[in-house]
Amino acid sequence: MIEKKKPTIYEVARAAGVSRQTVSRVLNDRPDVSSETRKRIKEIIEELDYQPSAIARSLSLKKTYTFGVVTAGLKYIGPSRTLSGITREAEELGYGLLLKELASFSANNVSPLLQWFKSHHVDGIIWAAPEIGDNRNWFSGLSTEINIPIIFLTMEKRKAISIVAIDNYSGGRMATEHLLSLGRKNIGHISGPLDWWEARERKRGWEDALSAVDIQPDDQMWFEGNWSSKSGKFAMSALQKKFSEMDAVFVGNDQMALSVLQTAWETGIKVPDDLAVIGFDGIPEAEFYSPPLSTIYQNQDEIGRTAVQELIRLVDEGLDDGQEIKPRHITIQPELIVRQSTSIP
Amino acid sequence: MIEKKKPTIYEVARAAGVSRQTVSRVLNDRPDVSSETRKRIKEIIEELDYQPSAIARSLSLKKTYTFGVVTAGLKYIGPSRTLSGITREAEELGYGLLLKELASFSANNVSPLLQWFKSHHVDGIIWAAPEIGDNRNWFSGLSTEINIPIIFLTMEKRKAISIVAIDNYSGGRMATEHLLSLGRKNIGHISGPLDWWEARERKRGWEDALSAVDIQPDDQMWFEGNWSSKSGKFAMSALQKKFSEMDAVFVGNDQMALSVLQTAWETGIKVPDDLAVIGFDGIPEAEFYSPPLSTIYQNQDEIGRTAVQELIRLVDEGLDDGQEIKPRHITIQPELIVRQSTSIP
DNA sequence: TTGAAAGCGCTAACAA
DNA sequence: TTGTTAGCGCTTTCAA
Repeated sequence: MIEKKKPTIYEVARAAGVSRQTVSRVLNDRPDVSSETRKRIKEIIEELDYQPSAIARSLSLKKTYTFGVVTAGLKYIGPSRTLSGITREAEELGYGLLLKELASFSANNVSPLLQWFKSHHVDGIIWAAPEIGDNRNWFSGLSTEINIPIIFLTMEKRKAISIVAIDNYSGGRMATEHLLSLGRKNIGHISGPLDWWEARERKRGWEDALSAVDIQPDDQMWFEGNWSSKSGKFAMSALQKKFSEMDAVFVGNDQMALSVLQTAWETGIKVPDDLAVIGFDGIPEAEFYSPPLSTIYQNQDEIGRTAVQELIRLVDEGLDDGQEIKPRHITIQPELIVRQSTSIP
Repeated sequence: MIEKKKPTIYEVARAAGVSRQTVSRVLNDRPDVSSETRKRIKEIIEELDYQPSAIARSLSLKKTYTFGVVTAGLKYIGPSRTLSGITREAEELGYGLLLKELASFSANNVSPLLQWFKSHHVDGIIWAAPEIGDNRNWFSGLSTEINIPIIFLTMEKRKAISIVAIDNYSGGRMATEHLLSLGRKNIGHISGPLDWWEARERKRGWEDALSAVDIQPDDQMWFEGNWSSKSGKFAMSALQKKFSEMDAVFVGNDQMALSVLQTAWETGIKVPDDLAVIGFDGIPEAEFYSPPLSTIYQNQDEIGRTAVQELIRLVDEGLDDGQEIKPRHITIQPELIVRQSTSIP
């Protein structure tokens, strides 16, 4: 292999018969270069196929134009939709992305991860892994100590922390109120794993919607799943046993709703006549379930994009070292999508 | 905000009363440091919460321990499963990942992307975007010129290029042969978009399996989709019209198969009695379709992991500058999963 | 408008 | 075993 060595700024300078700073000025579009010299240098750059080294520049600039992204459960649908929003927006706004995936959802010792990002001088961090159990304890101390702007996705509000989140609570309420509007009285719920904040919020929405019309949500009316279709299957049959009057069910996500429909199909339960079903997430496939599934759509792509924008704001504010950076909580509303699983034609 | 400046190697050295070099030796676990000094330095490092700068180190080492990853269509299921494999393996093997998502699947001008990776001195590149149309033309010239090891996922074999791919052709054959083994004679196909190499391969598998038993696959027996459930819906009804004898269908992916099942459900076609259906991909949800879907499982996670391993091999080989790096083609076999949609209980 | 000098934080090569 | 010197490729003073 021919060792075609990369030219450096020095080679360019020499070829153009100028100093390195002059080349540097051209690279950074500074005004103080005569247009002749500028032109000549540009030609040489072209000719040599010169690429400035981002690494060297970062070292001297102390800015990398790179964000660290922490994700988890990429093999599931949700997280990667968010990631997609992040990559798109970062690209448009001129930032690169260093990606790390948590080994498990509830990975607890994030300190090495943060250190890694720190040693790579990322300008900011996007924490796109879900909030589970106490896997957020760390930041109480660390996040200020780490001294890098950081934005969290979809977590419970805490002051001093910037957050972009879907309003899961109101999504849960919307779903349940929609079922109520159908005239159903016995509305069950299959929740996600309750150590997830999102799952708790959706469930709380269900509870409050029922309480609001004087129905007492009690323990025989719901069952806990783990987001997977498999768990939905199990939850559904458990629920059928302990809550046999159930005539509608709000399922914590679309994947679990899929297997609820399968169970109905296998056991001859008519949807929506005998049982109205609504999911959560709004994955594209839900429209093609049998029957088409009503659901609460959450725009994960927008979450990702907003997170990038907010982070850039944080970074830029941090630069005018004058004032404190003020954290923001941004909430995005989900939308109800009505399909055949909750509407009698 | 208190400007807690990051300590550098110099601060550590001074605090320990040694030279920077000695600290560097400790950092890199070199043997030539007395155990006393080593211990003292380690304590200081701890005390100061010193983190070596990966950037500075990269600059001097000319190695970043970072790979560039190019993906596309992250919001779909497949690509992110592969990405997950990549992140996991890279983490375990001590590499960081710079992620870029192509704006569109068939994005054609990849040159800026490659330049960007180059300027960031990535040690290698994983091209995890699908091969579509002529979106691979570029590398014929560039890939050697770019002078960075690069490995491609799921693309047609070409010499001088390292590739890790699922055997889509044989997957297509397996699916079709399975339908034949059921005694079906009129086997249709809903393909993916035929500018995708993967879609063509699967279709070719279907054709060859039919030809092998003297059935002539002709144009009325298949229809082209675009991977989405929506397109599957359309393709199915088109196929029903032009191929009314169809008693089995091999669908190019599980998403499209989902809507094929929906159509059957809506129109009273019994699956598998009237129509046997098999998909491709093996997404976890397929088991919970109505009825459970037979499919060809491709282990995308393994693709990702293998790619990382291979790339590291390429990088390491490139280091012993002596010999040419020999590209490898690694093929992973998919597996048949039989469920109710092709088996009469 | 241009250049010289110094430095970003680290490591390799050599000397002591 | 340790320190000195030089340099990775770039940018920022400051002078000319």
